[in-house]
Amino acid sequence: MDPINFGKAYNAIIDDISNPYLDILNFLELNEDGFREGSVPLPPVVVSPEKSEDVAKKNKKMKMEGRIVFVTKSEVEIMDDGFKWRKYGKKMVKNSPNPRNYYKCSSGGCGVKKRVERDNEDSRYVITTYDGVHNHESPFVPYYHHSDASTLQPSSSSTTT
DNA sequence: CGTCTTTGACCGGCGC
DNA sequence: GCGCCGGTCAAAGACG
Repeated sequence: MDPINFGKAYNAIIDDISNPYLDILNFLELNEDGFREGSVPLPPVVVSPEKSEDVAKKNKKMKMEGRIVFVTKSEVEIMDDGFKWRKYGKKMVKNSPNPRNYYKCSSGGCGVKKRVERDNEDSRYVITTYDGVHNHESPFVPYYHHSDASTLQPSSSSTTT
């Protein structure tokens, strides 16, 4: 099966992620026509770097520097978002018949984590949670949000495995 | 041979 | 203190 390529839309959202005052939830919905971008008012999901310290003091479990939740309507949960992830765990959660997968960014020094699971009630949806902000660009950089990208090529075909 | 998955073990927090 | 629960580790294997 073909991995989904978030591509440009994802990078656009990454731009938003770097905004510490982001208060909306971005999502992509995959339908017959392709991806549809959207946003809804955000529940307490994204924590700014400053706020995260406060939160961390109150709740050590939430020491993330930013948390983004994607809800994607998709058959497969393997999504190529331009970063390289190494799976480090899988768990069955009590409330859901679906397993939860844990990934870590495989770039050294970048401890961004990612959690992927299916909606426990509507398994057509994949919930992807990103914890943290990358301290580096995408290793593949298939799309660019900087203007000097003209010299680069979207990596012939797909190096994205 | 290096890299990444798989999988059970392990661990810390929390409620009882 | 004990057991549940969610998150992580790490050894072994798969895979290129």
